[in-house]
Amino acid sequence: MISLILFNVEFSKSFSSLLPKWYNLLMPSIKDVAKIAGVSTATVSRVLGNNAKVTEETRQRVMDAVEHLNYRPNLIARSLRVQKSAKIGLVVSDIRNPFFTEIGRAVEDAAYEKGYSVLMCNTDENPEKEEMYINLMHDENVAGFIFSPTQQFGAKLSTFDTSIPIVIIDRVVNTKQADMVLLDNVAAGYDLTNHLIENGYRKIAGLFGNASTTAPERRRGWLKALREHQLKPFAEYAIPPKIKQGYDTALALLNQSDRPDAIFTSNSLLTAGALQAIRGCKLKVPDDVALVGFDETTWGALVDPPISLIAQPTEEIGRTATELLFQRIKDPTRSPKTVILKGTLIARGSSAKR
Amino acid sequence: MISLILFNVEFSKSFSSLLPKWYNLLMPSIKDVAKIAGVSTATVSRVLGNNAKVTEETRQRVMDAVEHLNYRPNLIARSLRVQKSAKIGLVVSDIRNPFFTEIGRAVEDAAYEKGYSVLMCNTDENPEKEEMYINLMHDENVAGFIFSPTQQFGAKLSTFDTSIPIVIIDRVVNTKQADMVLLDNVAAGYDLTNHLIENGYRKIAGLFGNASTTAPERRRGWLKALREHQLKPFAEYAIPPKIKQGYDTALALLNQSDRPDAIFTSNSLLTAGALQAIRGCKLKVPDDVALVGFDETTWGALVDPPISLIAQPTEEIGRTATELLFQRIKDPTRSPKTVILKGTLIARGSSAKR
DNA sequence: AAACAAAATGTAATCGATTACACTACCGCA
DNA sequence: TGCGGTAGTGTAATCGATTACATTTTGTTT
Repeated sequence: MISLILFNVEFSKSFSSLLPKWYNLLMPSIKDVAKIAGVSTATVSRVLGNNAKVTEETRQRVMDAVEHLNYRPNLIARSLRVQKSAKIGLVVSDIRNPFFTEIGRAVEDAAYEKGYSVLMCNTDENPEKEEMYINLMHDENVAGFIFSPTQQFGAKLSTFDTSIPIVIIDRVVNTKQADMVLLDNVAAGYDLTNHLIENGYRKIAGLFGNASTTAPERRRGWLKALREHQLKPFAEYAIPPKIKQGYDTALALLNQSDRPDAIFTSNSLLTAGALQAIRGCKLKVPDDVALVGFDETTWGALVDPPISLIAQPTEEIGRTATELLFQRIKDPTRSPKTVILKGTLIARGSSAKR
Repeated sequence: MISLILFNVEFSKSFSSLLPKWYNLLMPSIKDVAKIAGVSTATVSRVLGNNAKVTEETRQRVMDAVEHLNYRPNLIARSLRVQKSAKIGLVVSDIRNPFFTEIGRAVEDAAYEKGYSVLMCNTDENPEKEEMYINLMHDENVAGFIFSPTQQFGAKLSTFDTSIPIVIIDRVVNTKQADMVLLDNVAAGYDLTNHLIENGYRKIAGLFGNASTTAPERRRGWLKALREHQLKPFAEYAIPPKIKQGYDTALALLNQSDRPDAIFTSNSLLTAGALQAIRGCKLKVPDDVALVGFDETTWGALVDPPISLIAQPTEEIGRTATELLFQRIKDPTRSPKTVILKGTLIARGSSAKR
């Protein structure tokens, strides 16, 4: 540290007084390295960019200088020059949704392995925020980003600039420009509903999110299974995918004189809300009402009875998305891929045979 | 879109063939705006930087050009010039820890309001990753960052470069360089333990994380309460703060011939693990063994019986940290503040009076 | 109308890297 | 010896903004 400060007197940089003086009284630049090593900045860059022809001897001199100065290349400057950065974006509705929490972590891990960092953005299913963040992705020169758009935004996504690689996750978007990683939601909804029916439930209500395309698809599977068994939907709601709304809606549902014998929820926040409501009504799961949903969470297996659900391979979704993104960053012309993964039915107590 | 493309023919930018051609065939620069508006780049900058003296008439001409070209200033270039960016970092151990999930969201919200974006980093309590990410904070020219360091790293933090504003959260660090936002952990541990004792529990085991400084402090409070009631710790473990370790340790604990009548856990991951173990042993909460912990989670209130815990004001912690950070960004010389917040005891079924 | 101050705008340096292009030095081969 | 080729290195333009300083325009006062 001390030696670094002493070195500063040699720095070529003029300390423009307009810059806050606390800022980088340190931070040697490539020029300083060049000076110390007795070479040109081009050579330093070549050594560090590991692409090029340099004598072993100069390489060593440069590396010594680098070490001596504790030099680190300025990513901003590099990014400005090459019009790219080692950053990817992750734009999702809410990182607190356990599904996205897991995705976020998987993406960060995969990015880390490639030396990339992750810009995290929560859109709250708000198209305005979505637009703002897409613009930010541009402005930050991200190499690409992973995006889970609302229905409304997805529709107009194709009218946006396509110069940045995008991978869409979780939700279908009608564009041929981007890769996608999706769950087979219709099948998942179908399987989950069939499971309920097989276990003797007949009056099945549905709580569906109204923001993404996943809910309608899961609903399609739900309807299909019901129809195949000559059952009618007992009731259904399209509501904001939040615990609060799940609670309110389920509460109203359960306070009717004619109650459903099972509640199908299209995501884990609604599941949590519904469970709160069931508890609030002092009803028993599954005797009074069964409950099923999506996404494995910390609590899904811990509540009593544990919740039956379709688990999504979150780790795999995150990884796949990141890998597709890197593929596309490498080769932006390769034709878009859609990867569809299968969910896993985890049957537990909340939907036990009646 | 079409008009934008047509405009490209006017761009002053020479399209260096070395850049991938798919990249920014669009993206007008400040020069293009200046040309269209018939002014110099300085004037454009002045209009957009809203700091300066410009005629209303020129302002309008520039704004028209901006709109016409769909111009957005290049943040990278700006960042290079002013040696700062509208980005802050968030460096925590694992975003999947519900505490940090909430913090992350609160920070992102607070940053968003100020027009900042958030770089998210997971360190996994790994000092090497921590160091790497601190360096990244430099390299990305973040305006500052919020950091929850491991014990080991916290110790040497003060030897690091102090040119970037830092706010430490959740964990104590022995430095006078940074602001901190902390919970009164000793009091929290004390209160939680007292609550157990008051409700009739005597053989209280402790499961503590071994990565951060919070666990030892909560343990201090635990010990203090025990001592005041002439109780001895029934057993205690310092383990990695993960569900798996919580499960394993609790399982071993419960399989002993002499079981504790209560388990005190120092964070929600350990709580979840312990609960799994209790379930695995087919024991009843709280009749066979009580369970208490930290951090309100989605599931804490949903399991049966619901978990008694100390809730941290996560929203407030995140907000306060971000605000302190912005204060320090504005005035890097102001002397560091430490904000200590109180947790709230939420007594529920898992520690009911016996 | 002249003189000067104040306001508006332009010119060009700068931030820190990358890289096309130019140049030198040296080698091998005719 | 002379010539072409190649490997190693340096020079300088460039990325897109900001801003000190220079210059021009405008307005005010006598």
